[in-house]
Amino acid sequence: MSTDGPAQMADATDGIMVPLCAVFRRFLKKQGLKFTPERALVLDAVLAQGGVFEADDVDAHLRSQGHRVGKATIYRTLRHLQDAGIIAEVLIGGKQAHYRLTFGQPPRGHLVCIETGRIVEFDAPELERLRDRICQEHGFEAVSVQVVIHGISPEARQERSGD
Amino acid sequence: MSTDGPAQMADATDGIMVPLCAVFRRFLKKQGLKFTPERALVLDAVLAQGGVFEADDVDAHLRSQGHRVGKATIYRTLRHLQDAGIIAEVLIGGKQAHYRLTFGQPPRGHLVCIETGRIVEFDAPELERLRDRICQEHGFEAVSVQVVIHGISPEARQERSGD
DNA sequence: CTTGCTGCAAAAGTTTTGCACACGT
DNA sequence: ACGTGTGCAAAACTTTTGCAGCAAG
Repeated sequence: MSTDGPAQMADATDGIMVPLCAVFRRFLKKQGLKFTPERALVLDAVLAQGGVFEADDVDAHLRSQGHRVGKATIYRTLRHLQDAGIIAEVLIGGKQAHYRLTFGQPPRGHLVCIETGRIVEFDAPELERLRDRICQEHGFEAVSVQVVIHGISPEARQERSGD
Repeated sequence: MSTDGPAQMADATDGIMVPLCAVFRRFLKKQGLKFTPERALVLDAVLAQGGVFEADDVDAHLRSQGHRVGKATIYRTLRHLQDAGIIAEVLIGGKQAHYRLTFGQPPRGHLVCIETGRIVEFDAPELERLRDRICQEHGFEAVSVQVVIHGISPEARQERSGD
């Protein structure tokens, strides 16, 4: 995967895996929905992704584990995970949707290399202040904030000079 | 149009219209490309949009003026305008691309109502500092920054209570 | 048992591309 | 004249939906 996190969490995920599953079950029950094996598999695949991922990454991960879940089911489950507040869309551009695990995490910004596509996540605590200030000024009720910086990574710059 | 600007520019555009046209011509010439009537029309339509717009808005504007420019040409021209630094993509989500005029403008943030789709632009000077700090920390060369806040507008909140 | 779920294939919707012909420079 | 541009229709892609059979609660 092409994402670096500020606080590396190789398998720190294991720690929240069980609670997340519980959170998801609770959410589904509350909505009168069912907890199926496919949904569990998708959640597993999502947790296995470190950082930003897209629907296809989930599909690829599942296949690599020998599981086969229809793409429609993957899309449907990603939407539920979003509704449950477990993942959120990250707007970095491109034609496919990108997501990241957000459960219990603070807002994070993303630095994207326009040449290589590499994504670096960074913490930007000041975002919460900005969000609150702007929302107050306009009478909005905030739901999310995101910052994306597009630029050229050191590696890309290097390759560029070596053309 | 569904966009409010901080510094309202009803037709402040007139002031930069001529230079922008010149900027575009210069850009095209430098790239060995041609300045055609269709490209001029698309640029006009872009300038007529206040705030955030999408390809279809440009198409609609052109039609409303009695002009007929193929959609392929609109898309191709928008890309050139992007390359020329006249417009830039705004990542607010949804399946179609959104743009805004950026020529000579400072970075601006966007507040988007998730219920009505209304977009409010706001100035956030601190973004430049954040951008520079993060890029320096990671050795990136910055190309753009953007902040998007999703939330619920006062109007939407009102309608919601009146259900 | 009742309701929701899955997988497949078809549908949708935006953006891109191939082509034959037309037009700036 | 040469090299691009234009419009149209088809292609590409991601995401959504309809449906028939299947399964969780």
